[in-house]
Amino acid sequence: MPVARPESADARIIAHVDMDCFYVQVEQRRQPELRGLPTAVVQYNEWKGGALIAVGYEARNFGVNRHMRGHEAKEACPQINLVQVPVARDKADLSTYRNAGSEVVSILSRKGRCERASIDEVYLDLTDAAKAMLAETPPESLEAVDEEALKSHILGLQNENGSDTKANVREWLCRSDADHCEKLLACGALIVAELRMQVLKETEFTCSAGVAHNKMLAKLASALNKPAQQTVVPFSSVKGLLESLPVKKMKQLGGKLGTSLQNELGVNTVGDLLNFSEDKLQELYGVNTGTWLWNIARGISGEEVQARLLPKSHGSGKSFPGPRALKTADSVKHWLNQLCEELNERLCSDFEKNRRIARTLTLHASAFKSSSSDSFKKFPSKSCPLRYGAAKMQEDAFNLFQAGLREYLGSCVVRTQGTRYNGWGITAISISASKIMPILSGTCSIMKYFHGQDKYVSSSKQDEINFIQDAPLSPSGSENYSELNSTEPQIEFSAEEATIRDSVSGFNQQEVKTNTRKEQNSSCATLNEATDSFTRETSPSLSSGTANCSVLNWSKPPREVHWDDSLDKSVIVNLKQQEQKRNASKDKGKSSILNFFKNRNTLCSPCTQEHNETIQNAKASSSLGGCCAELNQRREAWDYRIEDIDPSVIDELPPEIQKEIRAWVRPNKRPNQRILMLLDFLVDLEDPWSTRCMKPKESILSLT
DNA sequence: CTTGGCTGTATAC
DNA sequence: TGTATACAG
Repeated sequence: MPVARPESADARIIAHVDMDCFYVQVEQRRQPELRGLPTAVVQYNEWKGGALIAVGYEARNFGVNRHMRGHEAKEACPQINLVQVPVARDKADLSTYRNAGSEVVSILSRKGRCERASIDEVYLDLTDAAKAMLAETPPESLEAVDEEALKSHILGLQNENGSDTKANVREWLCRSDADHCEKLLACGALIVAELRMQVLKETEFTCSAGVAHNKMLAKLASALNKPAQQTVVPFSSVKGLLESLPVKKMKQLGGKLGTSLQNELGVNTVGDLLNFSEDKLQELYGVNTGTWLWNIARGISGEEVQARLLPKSHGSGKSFPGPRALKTADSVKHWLNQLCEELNERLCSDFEKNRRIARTLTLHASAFKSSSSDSFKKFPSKSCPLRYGAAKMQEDAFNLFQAGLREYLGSCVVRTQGTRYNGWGITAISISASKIMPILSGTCSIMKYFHGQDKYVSSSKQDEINFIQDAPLSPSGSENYSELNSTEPQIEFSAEEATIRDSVSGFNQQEVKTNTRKEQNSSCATLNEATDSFTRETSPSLSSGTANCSVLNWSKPPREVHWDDSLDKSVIVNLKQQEQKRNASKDKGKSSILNFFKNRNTLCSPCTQEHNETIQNAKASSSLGGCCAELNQRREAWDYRIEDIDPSVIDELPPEIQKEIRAWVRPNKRPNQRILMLLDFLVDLEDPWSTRCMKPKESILSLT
């Protein structure tokens, strides 16, 4: 439900940029011969020519719209070009479009805070940029105004259809007697025009934009003049814009709330809402929603543009409508395997490009059961800690499914095994990865600090952006932002072979231990799973089937990982030599800090030799897959015993780092979750059975 | 049985 | 925290 927020006192300049029929443009860029021709993108679907998910403007002129099927579109426009969405693993694969969206974001984020609102939309907060422009090169001082800016639509500006529209727009943009707010809007319009031109030049995509004083109005405006145009909303025209606007057109009112306004209150336009007092609306819809409605009727919305260039979750799903419903555990497993492969791939890519890891895996499904009674029941969502590696994710996902199915079927006596009809069907499954967080941004700062004090910049606020800048890992990748804000310094990691060797050997020790424990107690795979991952419960596992082992309790006990467990001794690696080498080269000033870091490895187990095999593998796989090398470089980042930190040392660190370390050291507080997750992630990564980041032929198995 | 398919965000309890 | 639901493109 919408939440009311007070509008900030200062006028802001907000833009909403919306790509024009984005999927179609992506396909037209890939197949330039389609440019200018009526085109639509259809989802892989044999039935009636597939469902249209994007329609180009040439096709719209023939009356083709997004709710048609391929056949209908052909009827309305026989010469239409229908392009199929890419398919991978027998399901639609939108990565082409996601990556294209990232290209656009990387451009649009250059001039101010940028929020990626969907695959093809962003919000920009251009307040600072507009103020700067007004101070330095105000529009009124320009002798030539950009053509793209002159094509702006200024809401409420007279003579829009007159013969000399551009002259009017130029005058509005450059008025010296305009009030401050409107001058800032004019600057915003110039900036957005420039950004849109850059998008076109660098990506070949056109987009439309709205420029206003808040997100709500900017979003409304961007849709008013499409394609490839922009619309400005001065304060003075807000009332006129809203009063005749159908409520359903407002974001958040396209669903039940909007319907309720129409049906219960007879409110058809946003202007109609003005007839209701705030109290009345609160009484009808609750305090939050009531206030929100009262505000939006007046064009008020204090919602901030969030600095977020990357998605908060990744998901992969598929539906199985009607007769295609999945009716056996085997078929469910098959599709879960496909979905997990895709998800794992995307998570790996997210890690490589953005240095983020996801913590939670969630399974959603829709089901029906023929055995009557409570067939209305919904299939419950289930989640568990996420383990990287397709094989592990597949195992976890299937266990989640079985747990959900058991609950869904309840007391119904139906079989869940075998290949015969079981009395139930699955009509949709999806898995998603959430709680995605950057790995140790604070430690990033620390590394920055030690890798070059002169380059250190104090900037722990914008985690994500710094993070991206910290790690220009795949320069050619389209979904990273390392090129952003390139004025910021970047770290130089010196990839030391020895680091890779030693850290890998540390992992191998853990592995050996794990295997031993497994052999010792093979009667209960679940418990083994749970214990061999550092005394905490990890993977959901119902496969062993016994009552004791099938409990899905992983969410309950917080991870019982302690820094003095065998964990850090066996997993955390010995970097003494490298560290000393590094320290020797950097040991100028900073004595006490460096002493601390120099001495911190004394408890680590020595590097033994039996792991050469793994070393080879890791080298091979890191050169092939890329991820492992990354992590090995980074591993030194968490190679500390937190409780060994001498408090006096902390004072010497920059404030941001102090903050982070104090959080770790705080008594009675578990180590930073991100550290635990990173450990987790790294250990999973070293599992030779994992298919993660390795194509089959390159897998460790084939290398040994 | 389903109600367009897939992906993503936000909010409430 | 995990789960359910609504909404959007």
